[in-house]
Amino acid sequence: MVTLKQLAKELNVSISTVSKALNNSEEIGEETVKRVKELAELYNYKPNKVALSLKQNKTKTIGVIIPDILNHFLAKVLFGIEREAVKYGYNIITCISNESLEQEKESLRLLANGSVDGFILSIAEETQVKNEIDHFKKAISQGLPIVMFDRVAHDVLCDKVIVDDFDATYNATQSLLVEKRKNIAFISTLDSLSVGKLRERGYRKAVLETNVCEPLVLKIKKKDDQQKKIMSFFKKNTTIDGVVAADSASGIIAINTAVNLGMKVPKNISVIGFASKSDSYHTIPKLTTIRQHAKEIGESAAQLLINRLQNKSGDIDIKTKIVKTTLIKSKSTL
Amino acid sequence: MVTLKQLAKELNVSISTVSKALNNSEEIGEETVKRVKELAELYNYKPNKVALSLKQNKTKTIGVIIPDILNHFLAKVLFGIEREAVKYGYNIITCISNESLEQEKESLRLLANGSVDGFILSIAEETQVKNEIDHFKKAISQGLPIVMFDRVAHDVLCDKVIVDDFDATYNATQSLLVEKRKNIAFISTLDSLSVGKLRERGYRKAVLETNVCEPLVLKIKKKDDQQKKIMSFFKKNTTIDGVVAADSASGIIAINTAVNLGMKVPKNISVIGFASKSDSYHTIPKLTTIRQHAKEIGESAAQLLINRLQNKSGDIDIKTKIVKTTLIKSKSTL
DNA sequence: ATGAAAGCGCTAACAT
DNA sequence: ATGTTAGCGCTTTCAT
Repeated sequence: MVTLKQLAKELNVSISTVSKALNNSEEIGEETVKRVKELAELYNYKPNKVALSLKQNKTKTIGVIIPDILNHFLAKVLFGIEREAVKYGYNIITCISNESLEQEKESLRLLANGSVDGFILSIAEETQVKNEIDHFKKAISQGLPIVMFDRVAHDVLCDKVIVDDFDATYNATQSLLVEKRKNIAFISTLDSLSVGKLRERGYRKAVLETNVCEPLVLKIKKKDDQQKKIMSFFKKNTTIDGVVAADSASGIIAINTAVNLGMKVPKNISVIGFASKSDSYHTIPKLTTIRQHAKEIGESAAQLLINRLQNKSGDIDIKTKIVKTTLIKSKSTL
Repeated sequence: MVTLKQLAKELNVSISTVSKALNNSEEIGEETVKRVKELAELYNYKPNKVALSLKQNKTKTIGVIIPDILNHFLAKVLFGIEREAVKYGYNIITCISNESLEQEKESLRLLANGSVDGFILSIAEETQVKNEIDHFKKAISQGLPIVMFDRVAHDVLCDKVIVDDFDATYNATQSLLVEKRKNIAFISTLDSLSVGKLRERGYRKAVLETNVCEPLVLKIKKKDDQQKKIMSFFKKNTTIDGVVAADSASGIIAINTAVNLGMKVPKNISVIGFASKSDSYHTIPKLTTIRQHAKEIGESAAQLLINRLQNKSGDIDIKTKIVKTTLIKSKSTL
């Protein structure tokens, strides 16, 4: 990479002249500006990012820590963050915690050395289970703002972007009740997460408000064979006529299993799942889905952080943004 | 963040003494080292990454440019890259080209200002279609090594990690021929990509080597409704008894469509698709898949780049690593 | 209109 | 054993 120094030498002027010329300072003579810019162009000069960061004490880089990059929802949020960040000239450094508290801590620690101006993150499963939050507080106290999304720690004072998980399953369940479904089951792989608990509660509330329908919940663990679990669940509970799935795979597998067992979807059984558009194509009939607007969540998170970073006074109020889910009716419900 | 300067002041010693003490230099007295380390610990001192980067003229950061973060395969490669990079103390800055040449160029341009030590990337679709490679060559000539994976430009001299796409579909098709399938179709959404072309050729070769089976190819465009296309393809070609799908969604949809049309899988029709383990659970019966070992591809790419970055002499030979696919037999084939 | 110098945080060669 | 200095690339204040 060419430096100001090299340009200055070649042009027989001082470094500061070159710098000023390139920054369109009024101080520098027209002719000089022209010469400088031409040579800079020729050599494809670009100001060294690292030097600028050091000088200005900010990196224009955001640290993003996500639990699992293979989770479609989280990947899509990351996409939204990236899109929004780029707009404002920010880069993102991505770290994957792998749902591990230790790795989450380590990522936070490693980036809290001037590598980034702030963090956007979703909390690892282990962290939520153990309810540890000191590492977040520490980062914030060091002047590195955090924006949490989806899986958040309410005891940490920072901006947050969350989904109306409770309402989402409450409404989804109600829409099945409207279809006169009498035996609506709830299937979830997310029992250990805050969002999973909220989704179950939304379902339970809707069911318990009626007196025609009892809660029926299937919880699937990471290590279980999801297909087998759902298959035997269906075989044991033959009267199920509705399913609300808390994750995308469960909804898809539920439809395929129902079809496989000779049930008609949605004639005999309706299924609603949390899923993206592309996933909803994985079944015939197509899955009715609760869309979380993942990209928008990412964009909002980025906006909140950038806003805070660029706010000189630094004392803007803490915000929690709720991104409402949408129930997209497709062919797996009436 | 605390700096050496602040520590030095508080301890009434010079900055370099503090620096040396913290770096366990032999020069500094035992007692002093102890005092310095204690204060550093107390204040949670961490060397400023930006200053180190400037000083050492390397950032220990890798720029990763991927076309689509929502593509499961690419996300998994990214995962592999991240895992390997972290091991060697590297961070990754992720940029998403969105399959756009312009965005790919821009990402390369923006990071080629000292932000990263090198690149790992997979080429955007538009770039492959237009066959532009100047931006890659430019980066390399500026001293920023590139490692390409999956979608590569053979005319660019750099390390590469690729999949044996041709062999993968050749072998998959052959395994269907061994099952005595007589009408094997090939379904692809990847026609514009180098990998898509290779996969089709592998299929064609296997089919043309027999005289019992004619090539039958369905190409699906981005804007098409994949489900409808496959449905009408099956309805038009009722004798199909085998499918090789070049992408993960097509394989899944093919099974569901076949089942929906009353065919027995794998009794009447066998299906093989490129897919990950988690995707293969989206069908009943489970999909027989060609695994690309995405994580391993990412790890290899990271290794190649880091190797090159840490190789002082800088003149190691260019390597192309081929990661062999594996055909994982499941329940959608005999 | 141009240049010199300081300083961002750090390391390391070179004094003392 | 400790300190001084220079320098990484850049911006900016303060001379000239």
